[in-house]
Amino acid sequence: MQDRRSIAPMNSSEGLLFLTDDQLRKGIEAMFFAYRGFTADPDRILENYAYGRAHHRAVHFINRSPGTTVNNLLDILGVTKQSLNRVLRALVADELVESRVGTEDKRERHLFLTPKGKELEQELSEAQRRRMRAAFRAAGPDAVQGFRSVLEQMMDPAQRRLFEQLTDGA
Amino acid sequence: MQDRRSIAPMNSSEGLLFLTDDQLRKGIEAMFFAYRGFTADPDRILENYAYGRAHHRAVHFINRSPGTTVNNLLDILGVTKQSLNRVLRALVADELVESRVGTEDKRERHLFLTPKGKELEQELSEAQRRRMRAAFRAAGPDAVQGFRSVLEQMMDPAQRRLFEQLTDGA
DNA sequence: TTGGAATGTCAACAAGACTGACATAAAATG
DNA sequence: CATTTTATGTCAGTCTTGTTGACATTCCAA
Repeated sequence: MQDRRSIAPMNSSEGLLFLTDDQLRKGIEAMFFAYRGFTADPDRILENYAYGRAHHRAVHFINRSPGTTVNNLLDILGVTKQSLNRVLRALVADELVESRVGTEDKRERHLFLTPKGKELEQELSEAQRRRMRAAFRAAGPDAVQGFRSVLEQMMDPAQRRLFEQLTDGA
Repeated sequence: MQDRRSIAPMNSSEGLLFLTDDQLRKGIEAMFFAYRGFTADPDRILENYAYGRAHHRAVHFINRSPGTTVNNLLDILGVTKQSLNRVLRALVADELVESRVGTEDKRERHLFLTPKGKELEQELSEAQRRRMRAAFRAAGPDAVQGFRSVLEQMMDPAQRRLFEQLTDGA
């Protein structure tokens, strides 16, 4: 049909070498090690507050979508409501998060960061952004584009929709 | 000094737009959602065996470096030896891993996968590769290059050395 | 109005991190 | 050569953060 070289180069020479098991394994191990770096800085900060990664995630996404409901947050975080509840209870008790009963539907709780909560969120996300910024800068804009593209393809479709909603919405 | 356009484009127009806080946040959230996808398939399989992610990691890296010592594995996994020990004990008891006392240094234990262990490793890594392959294929070779590049920059230097050793050595 | 669905809370349990105490083997030091 | 120190790995107990189960409250639909 075609003989343009965009289709021609075959499996053997160079065309699909990036899909070999060896390359895939490298990608897998890169994800493993990089994720450790990704969480390292916030983890260190959280130790000072006796909080964990779960608290970080809650604070992050409440900050992203102020007034979100518990149920909403559950979809994003992918944990059980009981698990999230323990985390929220601590954050509310420590006055980092405010939980307001819904006016429309009184079963719902709407979540907001207090000034104190925003402060912690800033400290955590700034540390995480610093590392991401250094990585982006060192790799360059094209690499960042590819990075984002592969990550999006790796998500479950439902997760991906949530991810896109987040970045569209706000 | 220079007036080549590779240096010229400035902050405002298009030069460093990929380093805005908004782009960094997107990268952070992409890592979060993608890592969930990354672990989803193995997690599902592991449920059938009453194992967890910790067992998967151990099996993966023992397969990568047969005969490695416990201490070696600790560096790679970044957990305490006590934590790893619990996992290894289960794997040895179930005859997925063989632990041989060192001949040179009898304090060391050298770790190997049994045939049964290799079988599980194959099942897990194949599932994980399948997803990675689909993501790589959809994103294309240039994106994969960028993906790998950003992930490497995100690692702690010590972790990065281990990562590179792994892919060089074997 | 009454029964079911949705939302969130409380309690108990499991996996997998952690620290501390210890046994054994090797290495260093007197 | 004896003894102390260091390295490797194991056992026990605790904490964080997941899980399931039972339940109260609110809303909605029959």
